[in-house]
Order: sequence, then structure tokens, then C-alpha cells
Amino acid sequence: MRKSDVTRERILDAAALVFSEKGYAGARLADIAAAAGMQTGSLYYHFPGRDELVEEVLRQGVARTHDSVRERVEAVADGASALDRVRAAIAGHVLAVLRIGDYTSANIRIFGQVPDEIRERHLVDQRRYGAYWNELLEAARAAGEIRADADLSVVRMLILGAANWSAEWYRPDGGSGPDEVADELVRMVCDGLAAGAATGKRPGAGRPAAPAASGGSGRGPARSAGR
Amino acid sequence: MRKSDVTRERILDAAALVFSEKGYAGARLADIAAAAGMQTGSLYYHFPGRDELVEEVLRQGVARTHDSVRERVEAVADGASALDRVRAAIAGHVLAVLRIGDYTSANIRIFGQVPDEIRERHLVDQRRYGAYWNELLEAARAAGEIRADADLSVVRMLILGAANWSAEWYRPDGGSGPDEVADELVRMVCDGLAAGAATGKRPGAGRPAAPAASGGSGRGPARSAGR
DNA sequence: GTCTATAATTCGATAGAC
DNA sequence: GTCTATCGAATTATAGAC
Repeated sequence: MRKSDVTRERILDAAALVFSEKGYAGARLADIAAAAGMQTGSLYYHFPGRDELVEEVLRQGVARTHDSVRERVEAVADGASALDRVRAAIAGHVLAVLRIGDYTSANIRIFGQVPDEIRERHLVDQRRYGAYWNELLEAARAAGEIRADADLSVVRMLILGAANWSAEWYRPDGGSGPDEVADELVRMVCDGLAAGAATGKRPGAGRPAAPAASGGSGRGPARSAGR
Repeated sequence: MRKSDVTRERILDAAALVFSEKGYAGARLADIAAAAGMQTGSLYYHFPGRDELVEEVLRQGVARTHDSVRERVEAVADGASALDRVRAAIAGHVLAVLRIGDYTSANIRIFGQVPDEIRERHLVDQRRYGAYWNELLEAARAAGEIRADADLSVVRMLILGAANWSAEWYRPDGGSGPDEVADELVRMVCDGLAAGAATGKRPGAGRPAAPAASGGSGRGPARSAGR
């Protein structure tokens, strides 16, 4: 990795933070530059302008999440069930989202605020990731491991919503770490909250395989409670 | 309702839309005024300025959701289980969030972008609503109807995240209506996705009681897919 | 690669007519 | 209650030194 790439990443990290905190239009390039340790004018050596900066933040947010999920899904043992792969995907998404929290928050908050052209291009990445999830869910249903009457498109968005939102409320100093949050979502989604339901998890369930990507950076001032 | 109150609501609806589409700083008062059918200067007759406008949008978003949930929970039959009240709350939250989609989106997207003072005041409302949910969940666990080892604070945020996010992807012209989305979340959260799990719903479960608040406004251009 | 300085634009808020 | 006109503040992007 060249030295200018390091600077580039430092700028992107700063941009993800400032864009999520101030919004697309409210983020002053002076703030981003300051967070990256330089003057406003210096940014233009690395990026043509605000739009290229924001587009790269959005793109990396989805790309890094997609990579993390794919990695964990592919690490699931060959003999495991299709639902186990869904469990791995859920955990992988939560862990990625918490690890790159600023990029996730930026995606959540400003996706709907960027110029149409940028949003259209970004939708391509999002759709590709969504299609990947659809395959996982449909495989599990085809194997008879998911209720036949579930609307999988809706289910997918509900799962991703719950997972994405964790970037907005998670605090690393709280009671639960990233692994616990991921596990809680896996269990709630697959087995339900009800006391009677499915304490008998399938083999290999609950804590999906794969490396403990954890790390959980967490970010910013305490923020939420109810919402 | 006085005539000036009607105008005020028209302005707030416009503000909710423009703030969610452009962000806190990116929303030009000229855009809000135009969407409300007036000139920029005229806004100042109804609101002191941008900050009061945004604060009222945030406040109403939470208040109207809280009201909708409380209403449906209180409409649950006295003999029903505590988990049935949780089911009613989930459905009530989803239906409210979809009905007032612009206010929900504004909350999601710009809560983290407004000046600290406004956010601090708004946190009071959010915490009150969160406390209400905690009571519902803890009652269900105390009744032995929710897994004893669930972390209810985490569970609450996961549920609300899934529900809130529906405002970002739901389109009224799609296959499922608001009631179906609400029902899908109720079933997933309480009974799980797994095929074996809890097809035997408790009496009164699934579709919680209460008026069919439905309505489902839906909003804006098609937006998402994966994310 | 990073800095300082500036030219051009844009927008919020107010004043005062109707 | 709503309009038009305007002042003042703030910020982007560029130019050119180091």
C-alpha cells in the first residue's frame, strides 16, 4: 500500500464520520480536512470534490459488508444446513456493520440525500448485495428450513434493518459486545423470542462458524434509547 | 382546528419530506416553503426558524408513533398474554412508521445531524418511548413467555430497527401492504423463521387486535433493494 | 503533497408593502 | 398572512507559493 493510499484512507474515514454526523450537504470540506489532519485545499489533491468523496464512502460501506458476509458464509461447514448459512450471514452483517460503523451510518443517513446520479450508481451495489441475500434465504426455504409462507423480500429487509440499525445505537462500553448483539439477532430471527419456541437449535447453530471478526469499534457520543 | 393550524401542518409535512430528502443542513427553507405552497419569507410567520421546524418534525415523529402503539396495546383483550401485547406493539409501531413515513425517515436520517441542544431535548421523548417498550418486554419475560436469557435492551433496539427501516424501503405499490409487513415482523420476532418453530400461535396472536390503522401512505421514488 | 488566499456563489433571516 | 427585496454570513473550488 502506497503512502498516498494511506492518506486516502485517512480522508475516507474522516469523510464517513463527518458525512454521517452532518449529512451530505452539511458536511463542510473544512471539517473533513480537519478530521484528516490537513487544510481544505489539500483535499483536492486526493479527490476531485465532495461528490467523489461521498460516493466512495457509500461504496465501501456496502462492499466491506458484503465481503464480510460472504467470507463467513463460505466458512460454514459443507454439511451444515442452508439455515446455518443464513445464521452466518446475519452474524457477518452485524459484525461488519459494527466494525465500520461510520460507513454504515453514512449509508443509512445520507443515501437518500445524495444527488440522484450518485444514488443510482450506488443502487447497483445494493441490489447485488440484496440478490446475494435472496439466494441464501430461498435456498433455506427450498430445503424446508424456513416457513413456506414467509415473504422473503420483506423478511430480508426486516433482518437488514435490524442489523443496520445496530450501528446507530451500539456502544462498545455497554453490556453486550458485537458478538452478543449478532447472536441475539440470529436467535431472534431464526428461533423467535417466545419461550416455548425452538430451544432445540440445529447442530452448528447459534454461533455460526468463521473467524471472530469482532473488534467492535463503536463510535461517537451516546446517542439513543428508544426511538 | 384553526386555519393557521392547517397551514402549520402543511408546513410540517413539507418540512418532514424535505429534511428527510436533503438532510438537516441541505434542506433549503425555499424548498420547504415551495413544497408548502408559499414563499420563503412567509415561513417566518409560522415558525421562528429552521431549528424550531426541525425539532417539531422530530417530536411529532416519535409522539405519533408512541400514541399509535399505546392505542393498539391498550386495545388488546384483558385476558390476553403479555406476549400478545408485545405483538400488538410491534404491529402498531410498523403501521405508524409507514403511515407517517416522512417523519420516520426524518428521524432516522437527521437525528444525528441536528444541533446538540435539539438532539438532547429529543432524546427525552425517545427515552420515554423506549421505557414503555421495556415495560412491555419485561412483563412478557416475567410471565415466562420470552426466553429468560434474552438481553431485552438489545432485543428492543433490534425490533425497533427492523420496524423503523421499513419506512425506508416500503413502497405502497409493492406486493405487501402495511398489514402484511407488520404481520411478518410479528411472526419473525416472536416465533422465528425456522420451519419447525411455533406454528402453534397463542390465541389472539398473529394479527393483534385493535383498529386496522393501516392506510399506508408510502413515499418518494423507488429507493432500495439490498443495503 | 500541503499550504494560504481569494473569487464567486448561495442561502438564511429581516424589513416593510399590501 | 403572504409577498418582494436585500443585507450579511458562510463555504466551495481554484490559483499559485513552498
